[in-house]
Amino acid sequence: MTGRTVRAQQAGATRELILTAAERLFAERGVYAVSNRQVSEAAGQGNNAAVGYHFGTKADLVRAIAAKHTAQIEADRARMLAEAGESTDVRDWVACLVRPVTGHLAALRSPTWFARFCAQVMTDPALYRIMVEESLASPSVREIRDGLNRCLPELPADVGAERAAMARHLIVHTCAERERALAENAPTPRASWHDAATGLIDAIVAMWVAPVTLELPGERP
Amino acid sequence: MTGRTVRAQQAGATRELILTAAERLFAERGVYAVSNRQVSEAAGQGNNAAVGYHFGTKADLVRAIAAKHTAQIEADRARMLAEAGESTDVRDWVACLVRPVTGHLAALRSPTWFARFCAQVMTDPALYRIMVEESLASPSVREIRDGLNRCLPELPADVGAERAAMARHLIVHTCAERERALAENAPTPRASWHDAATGLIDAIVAMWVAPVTLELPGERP
DNA sequence: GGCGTACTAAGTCAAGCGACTGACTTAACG
DNA sequence: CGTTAAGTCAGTCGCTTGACTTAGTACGCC
Repeated sequence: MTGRTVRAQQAGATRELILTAAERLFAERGVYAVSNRQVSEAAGQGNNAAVGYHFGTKADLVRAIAAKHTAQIEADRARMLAEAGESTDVRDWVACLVRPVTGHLAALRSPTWFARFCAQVMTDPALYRIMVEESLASPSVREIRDGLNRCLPELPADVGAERAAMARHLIVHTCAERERALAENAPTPRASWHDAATGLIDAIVAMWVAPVTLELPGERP
Repeated sequence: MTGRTVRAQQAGATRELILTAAERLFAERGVYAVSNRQVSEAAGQGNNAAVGYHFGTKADLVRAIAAKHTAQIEADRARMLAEAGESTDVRDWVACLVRPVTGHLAALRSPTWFARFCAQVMTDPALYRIMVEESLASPSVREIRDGLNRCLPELPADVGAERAAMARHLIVHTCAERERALAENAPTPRASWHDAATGLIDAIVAMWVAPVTLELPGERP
């Protein structure tokens, strides 16, 4: 499996061209507001069915875009997780959740589109399952959940699940908002992705260790 | 302005029919995956252009749906805000942010669709501006921001803005996720909207009062 | 060196879209 | 009572969509 053939290289290049064109258009105009034709055109393909040929349906294309990025993020996270080891500091685990994402966005050449793409896919009733399969079911995220549970053994399991979901929402949509602001040359609360991650980690750590107000049964208004 | 004319009542009823049908379809299938024709049909209108007649474009329809709900939420919030008065407890202000939303969702007859609808609109590049105009620019939200700033005078303005956005993301998407789980008969971390609000408030209060890690300039990796 | 295969190009197709039109019904008003 | 206009209905228009078909091209393999 060296450089394969010239053939496969060209095909792979076309695939990549479609992937990046789709990512940009999806982020800027919305996944469902962009047709496969427009993607093919933007990727410089004469054939209006290029997307169909290389990927299949639009859902498959979305999955491919997600997979491309999450693979890199996962690798980063695994490396960071190995360093963290068996920490008992909540902040270390939360950092493993946040920093690989912001680091990936920082590494991509600005402007980026992936965060906005993710935010859209995560909220779409037809597509969010794809994102869940593609990224959330990763072993490293489970490992982080376990690490956090070890840090906070007295936290009820339900509240833990609730806060994990909150952390996910926070990361995805805060990054998307920052990315959008960058794309529009609007001011951002933080100067860099690194600083934005610090702000996210501050918030998520506090959220995770927050005291749990117990519900008195039968006080429903 | 009593009952107006019979004519206007019928027209208003049709409008309402379209509004609720659209809200349901948008939440379940996605705003852009549903055509105006399908909305008209679902609303029991023979004319495929009923939406166009009563509302105009799809964006106008989205705005009307948002306005219908935010009006009620705003009224609730204003009432709650009057009670809170000049509190110096962060929790009181956060409650004013959260409880009117969850209360509104609880008051609607289950199943509800508004939370999922909001989450989609807020993440769509073409529609989120509508939602911002329609709800975020409300005077009561500004008032809450001011109240929180008075509680936390030493919090940098940038971080305050950042955390306000985070609170918004948390409320919208946590409610949407709970609503989706309810619609699918999936388990939810909390038994009721009231309890879910308590969990949200716990998290948002902690996030807002979290210590701010100061950024050392030039430590970018 | 020629054949087969993987890829791209170009064009076609029915279906569905938003927008528009004109006819019909009926409340509203002088 | 007769006119007016708001609201509904049924149908048409041009256009775009995803899916499909066919033709062309050039690499890889033997």
